[in-house]
Amino acid sequence: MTRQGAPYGWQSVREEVLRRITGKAWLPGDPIPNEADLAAELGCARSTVNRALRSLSDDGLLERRRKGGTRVARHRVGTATIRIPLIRQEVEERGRRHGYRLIERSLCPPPRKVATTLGTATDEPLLHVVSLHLADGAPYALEDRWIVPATVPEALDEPFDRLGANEWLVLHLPFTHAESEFLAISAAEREIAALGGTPGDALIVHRRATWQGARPITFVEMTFARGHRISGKL
Amino acid sequence: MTRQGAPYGWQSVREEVLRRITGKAWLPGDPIPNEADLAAELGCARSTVNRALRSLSDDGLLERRRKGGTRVARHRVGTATIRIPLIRQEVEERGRRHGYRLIERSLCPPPRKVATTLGTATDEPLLHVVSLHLADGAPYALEDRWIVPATVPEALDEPFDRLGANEWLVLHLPFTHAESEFLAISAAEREIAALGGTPGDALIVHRRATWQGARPITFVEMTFARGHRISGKL
DNA sequence: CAGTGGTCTAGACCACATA
DNA sequence: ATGTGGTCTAGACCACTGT
Repeated sequence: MTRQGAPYGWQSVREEVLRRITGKAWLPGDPIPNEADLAAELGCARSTVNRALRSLSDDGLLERRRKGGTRVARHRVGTATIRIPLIRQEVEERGRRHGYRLIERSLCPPPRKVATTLGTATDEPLLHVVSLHLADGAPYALEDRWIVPATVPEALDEPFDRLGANEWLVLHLPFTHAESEFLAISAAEREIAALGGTPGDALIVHRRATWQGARPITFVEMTFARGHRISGKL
Repeated sequence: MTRQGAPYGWQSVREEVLRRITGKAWLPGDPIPNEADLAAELGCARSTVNRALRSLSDDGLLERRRKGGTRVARHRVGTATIRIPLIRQEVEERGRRHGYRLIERSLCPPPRKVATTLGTATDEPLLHVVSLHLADGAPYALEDRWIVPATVPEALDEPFDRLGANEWLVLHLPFTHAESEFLAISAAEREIAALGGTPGDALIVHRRATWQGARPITFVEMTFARGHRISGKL
């Protein structure tokens, strides 16, 4: 009645529910049986069903409400999950050799946009580190980073001439929360000087700010060389 | 011993562990106590601790291995989670009025790139629907979509002249898996004709393919008007 | 109010990777 | 061989919310 010779466990409950959705036994908007009934039908404990349904709910395929019960999601709101690895990892995963070059390192007040995003005072000096990442010797991405010394005082002692700020931060200070933004820009002098290419090239940019608890760590803008694509799943 | 007046439950265990990480009691790479010990220390069941640690592990803050135990992640690999709402929702959430205009609807074999991504035969005709989304009457995004009739035969009967393919699909066929890709392009004739702007404008593009189980549903390329930003969290 | 999901518990067995 | 996380169970209480 349940499944053929499938492995037991919450995963198989998940698969069974998925099968009923894709098989159109349960349509978008339809209520599905409650946990207790499903558990009885499938011959397992309610907590096992709960685990499976919670998993599907996390993935946006089910909508659950106390007392209201569980329904097949009407509007499957997609979420693209994009890995943000270290640039070095990313380059090496593509089978290329990673290079790094420090362009600038200074302590100065950031543009207002950076300060407001991080929530620091506009006149508080931040550590500004600009660097270039290479793949097989060719420009790969321009990293423009602001680090908050109040949160990461040790950064002031780092030269960042060999080890990128990218990696140094990740080794020293795990973040708990981040905000990301992707946009396209037209290459101007600054980008061409670092990345090559010609004026007007369309480049994809990834801006990110990270926090540890309530304390801002860093704001970074990665500008990738022409033709770069950022991919994600689910 | 545990927490002040904090609410009990796995969330508070999660917070306590987070506190020890951010408070540098546990450094990146450090092993943390096993579930049984933590449960004893915090005065709760092991499964509660398990729930909390699994949550932190899902978020990439902990690394867990059977027998190896649990450690604070050395390289916090970030993942940006980007909501992909319906365009209409997205526009209305920004407090603007959504408009829709069908540009083209035909049945023909897709470019090879589309067929290989979806895994359909290169000579299998797909439903091609091109449309424009407006916000307060101004061009917002150009939608270029290929729908697989073998999976969604009902789509052949839809005119898509009032209701966007975007919404129609989501109402009729929940997907189980998707792949996304973001890139930047330089506006050419086609984009300018639909979105306005001037040649060479940098535009951000979102390509997405979705499946239901093993069956391909659709491939879509959304090209956003100049200045658009796509944002995500965590 | 009553029914649903959300969670906790105590105990158990197992898969797995490491020592 | 052994300790760890992964999971299942049966039962219980609670929080929320629709009726």
